[in-house]
Amino acid sequence: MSSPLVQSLNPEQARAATLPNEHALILAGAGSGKTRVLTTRIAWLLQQGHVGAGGILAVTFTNKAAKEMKLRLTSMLPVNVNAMWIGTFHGLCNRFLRAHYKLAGLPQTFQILDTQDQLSAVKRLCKQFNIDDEQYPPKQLSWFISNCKDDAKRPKDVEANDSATRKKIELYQLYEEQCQREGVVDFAELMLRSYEILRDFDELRTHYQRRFQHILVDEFQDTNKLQYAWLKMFSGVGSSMFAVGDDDQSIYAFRGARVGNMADFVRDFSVQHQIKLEQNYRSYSNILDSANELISHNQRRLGKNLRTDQGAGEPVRVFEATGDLAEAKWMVDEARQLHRGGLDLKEIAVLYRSNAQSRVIETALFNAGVPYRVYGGLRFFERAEIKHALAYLRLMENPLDDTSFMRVVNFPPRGIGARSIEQLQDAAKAAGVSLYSAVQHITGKAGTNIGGFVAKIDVLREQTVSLTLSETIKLVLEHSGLLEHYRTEREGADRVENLEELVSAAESFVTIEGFGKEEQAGSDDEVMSPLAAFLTHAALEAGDNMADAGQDAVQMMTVHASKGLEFDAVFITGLEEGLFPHENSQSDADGLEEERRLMYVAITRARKRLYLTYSQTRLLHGQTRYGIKSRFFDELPEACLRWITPKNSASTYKPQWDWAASKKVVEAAPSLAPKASDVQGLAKGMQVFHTKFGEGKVLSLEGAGLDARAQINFNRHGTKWLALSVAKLTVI
DNA sequence: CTACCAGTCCTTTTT
DNA sequence: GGACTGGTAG
Repeated sequence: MSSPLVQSLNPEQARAATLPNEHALILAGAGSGKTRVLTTRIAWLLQQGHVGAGGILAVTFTNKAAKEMKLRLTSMLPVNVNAMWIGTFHGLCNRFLRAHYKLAGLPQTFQILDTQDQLSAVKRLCKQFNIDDEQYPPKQLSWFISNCKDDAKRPKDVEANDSATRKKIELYQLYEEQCQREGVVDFAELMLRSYEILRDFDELRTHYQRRFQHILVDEFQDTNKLQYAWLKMFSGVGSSMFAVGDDDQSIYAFRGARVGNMADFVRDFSVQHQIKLEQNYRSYSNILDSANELISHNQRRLGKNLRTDQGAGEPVRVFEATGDLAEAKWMVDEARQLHRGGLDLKEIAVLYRSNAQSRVIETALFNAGVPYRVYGGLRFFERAEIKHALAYLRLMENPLDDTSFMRVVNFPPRGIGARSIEQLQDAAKAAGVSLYSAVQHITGKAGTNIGGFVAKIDVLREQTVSLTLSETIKLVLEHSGLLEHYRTEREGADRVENLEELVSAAESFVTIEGFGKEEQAGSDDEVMSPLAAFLTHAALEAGDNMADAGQDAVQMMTVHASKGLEFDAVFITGLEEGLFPHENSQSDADGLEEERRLMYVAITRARKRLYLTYSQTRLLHGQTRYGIKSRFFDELPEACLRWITPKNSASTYKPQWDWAASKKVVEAAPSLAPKASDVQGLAKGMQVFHTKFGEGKVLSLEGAGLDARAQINFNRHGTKWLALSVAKLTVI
């Protein structure tokens, strides 16, 4: 119990981290040290010998959270994180399916469809079966299919009460057949297929249940029905499930998350231990009291009240603007004052309910010359040019992949139009083969054009057979004509740069990550090709979604995107009825409660200073709308607020905070690892330069000699582990 | 076959 | 306001 690991935890946290081997539900409020408890729990279990690394299954929702967990674990214990199953639901399902691809009825190198790919697959299907897309919009169908799967329902399990639903189910069935034929799976399929194998093969299930003695789940409130069922499959007689979550931060009901899983878990597993983490280490009490008061207006809660020792702090500032531009300008002025007062711009966040609001704010920041960074939008592997390049690669790997075929058969344009494609599709349908192989049934001009394309893919496959991954990609970029196409395009410079970046990404994937050990299935089967592994990696980890990391810049994002983050100063903008709470959510009580939780999440992002702003008028959908201030203002404690009128606002008061003096003290994680402080001339904290990744900072070091590795946070490329025997690093 | 223009529809999003 | 789709002209 009195392990040094838990010494720095408060009593609640320590109790949670050192619970006996039984099921437990940890209600972890915002800023209560949730990740810390989760990782300390794992470290403690390992250290006390309750379980070996192989007996740990830890699940998160995002790659970021999984990485963070591994990172913290390595800093606590000298442990091989790869022996544990730590990852996202989807990442682990992929690992599982690669290991059991035969049972799953999949080709070993099955490829993964992201949301975009899924939609185009559905569109193609609809076209093929002449579906009226007025009556059955592909987006809706795609959504319907995913929802069914998230509910663990195959076409035969879906209830059909009307003809429209029957039609949708039929299309769902056809979609499944199409995916199976093409050897691809969508995100939901990864989960559902894994679940079904576990459910249907008793021996396999028993094997995993014996293996995983400790199952730990992060953000449990965000799990959907299927994910919960999946977790149950892994839980056997000897296993303990440790679920961490916060019902007040459940903001993903719209995509199938069931907060009810928390209550179900307590009932289904007869959970004896429920621990509330209510001590908040993030915010001052004016901020926290506001959050508490607001969320108390929700009816359906498990009940929790955050407290802090940090004192009242400053009041929450409320600003009413006359128009959206004025609101943004005031915000910018305020942010600049904070910055002049010593606060880093990256410690300032501007939050909004919907993406459409970001434009005005961006304009204001841009005009004022304040650097900013917008989260959200297209990520690296989702960019069109990258998807095009990947489509070539996927097609080389798997010619059955009609989605990829369609994406690039005429890109760059090579004179293959709708007519030729139609001919090809008909031929493919008639012969019951893929588009790729149907080309031999096509004659005439269309036949020669498409034949040329197919031949090109075949040549590429042969040419690259003995090349490394990055050489392969380089060659494909050239010979596909993609690079050439973007080089001649007026606005193509960025795209060319991204394509070159893809080569670097492949290089670091192979040499540094040892091409994704995690994605490598198991020991018993053949090893995947680096290309196949890279394509999987690209699908499961879409990459960074913010432009220009590293620069000190104001952080702009939706409230959803802000979950899990924290900032010294936070602006919550557009607090008007219809916007926040959003009009589409106001009609039903559940929707409104979710909006309130969303507001709760937004408020609890702030450490020291919180601004709430709204505007009398706003340009929305090209029209001026007159807004009423959000009902949430009536649900906040008046004593914590300070109303600022437009007149005496920005000019009359100065920031009272001494930002420089109150720099956050970074608490060191308790470490049992030997202090690897000086490996090959490197030390923690050093600034280094890498020929490919540019400048970065050494976060940690491990190993020695040829095995020595350094973890480096690069300004432009994020955190990476580099093998020092390979990497070209210079200390700067 | 491609390029351009008009009409439509607007939450939130990770994998 | 703007992204995306569908139709039509070249």
